[in-house]
Amino acid sequence: MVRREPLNREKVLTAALALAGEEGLEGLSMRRLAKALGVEAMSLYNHVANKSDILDGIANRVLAEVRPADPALPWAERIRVTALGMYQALRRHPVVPLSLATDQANPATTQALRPLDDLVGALYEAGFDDAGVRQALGGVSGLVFGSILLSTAGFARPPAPGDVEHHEQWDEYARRIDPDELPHFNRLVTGNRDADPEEDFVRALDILIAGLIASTPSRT
Amino acid sequence: MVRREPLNREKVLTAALALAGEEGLEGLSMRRLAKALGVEAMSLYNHVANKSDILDGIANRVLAEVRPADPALPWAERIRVTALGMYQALRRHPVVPLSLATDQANPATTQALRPLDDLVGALYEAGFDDAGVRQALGGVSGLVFGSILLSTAGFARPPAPGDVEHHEQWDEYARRIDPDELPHFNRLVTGNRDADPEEDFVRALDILIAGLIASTPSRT
DNA sequence: ACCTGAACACCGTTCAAGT
DNA sequence: ACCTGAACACCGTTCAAGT
Repeated sequence: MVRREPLNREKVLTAALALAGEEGLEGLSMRRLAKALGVEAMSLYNHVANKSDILDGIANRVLAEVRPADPALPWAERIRVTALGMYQALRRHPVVPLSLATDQANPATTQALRPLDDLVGALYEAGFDDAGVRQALGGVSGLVFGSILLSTAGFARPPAPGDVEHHEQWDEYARRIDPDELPHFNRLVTGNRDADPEEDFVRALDILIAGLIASTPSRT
Repeated sequence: MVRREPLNREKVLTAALALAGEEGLEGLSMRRLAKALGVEAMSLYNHVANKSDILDGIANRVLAEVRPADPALPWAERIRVTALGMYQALRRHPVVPLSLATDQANPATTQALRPLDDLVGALYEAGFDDAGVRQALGGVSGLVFGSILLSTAGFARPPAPGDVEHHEQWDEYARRIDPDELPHFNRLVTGNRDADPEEDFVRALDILIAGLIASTPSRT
């Protein structure tokens, strides 16, 4: 119970990541975070500027986990590896895509932008011009973030295996859907029990990359 | 100032959509919404169950705006039209993708799911099996939502033309980026001024659809 | 049937005061 | 240098009371 060392920024961020992992973004409040650290809420402001600073710090840490792809790989493979690395890191910590999407975090650091730099480098190497790179980057990053955000939320996505909450939600969909009004969706929902979100993401990513290869300007 | 007719659900939803359009999701509070309607916050509960009910109603209305694609069109074209329709409707009302991503809305109505049903129908027609449809649907819907959420937020996306806020943010990126550490990203940021988010989305969508066509099981 | 005021349990953040 | 208590301006929602 006795605190020898004082708090510091890193400890705050670690506790924030843990709390967000348990309670989600809406459960991550300055007051609850302080309580988890055995301190009053106002003490946190000695180590971070405000809540956005915490979310920036978290996003930064998580994006820094993404291992850079081997530069010797062909560009399409580098995109695959980097996008998957982003997906995995962000999916381990869904607070991050959520706080980025809601504009509560905005980590403009080298570490955080490194994975994007890798994607951009691969796309330039593929032969796209500035506009093409911007569009293709929007496609890849949009797919990564959209897949995570939709699979974290309940809308329009199959459940993860063992994820009871999502499973129930999917079942409720199946119950509420009028098969006459939504015949195809009904077929999909009844025919799809356990699915692995990451496997589904990789499949969608491979489809996008196949399209990128087909759109490469330099191909004959 | 004198209110003749009493409030009703539709009026509440209309006002909520307008308020969210002006102030964003974080500006849409029960108290502010009530004030905009010239009423006390607690009156709203006579017409909607709670805030989630409002967000469901909003999402429902906006998704119902998506016009169904002509069933006579080839499957790839139907996907293109429907996905673009979703993008346009959701982009006019960014509260909707935001409240879906944060799980505050969950509209499981026929109207809201109709566009997804169209996508699923087109994918079955293309020849995908259940898993393939689920994966391809995840790709298309992930791209739609991710593109909107990233373009609405400031992270990793070029600014819309005339969108001062984003423009400034992009400029700040350009200022803060270390060209030696993020050479490719730096090249992209300095070489990209005005871009149209919708045009970029369509381009990314076409790339994904090209990949879908190439992945179709029934092709020779 | 519809609206309201007071209240409860929360937020992020500031500021003056403590050690 | 770090922590705290009280306060301010907010939230969503409940409940009893008004018309």
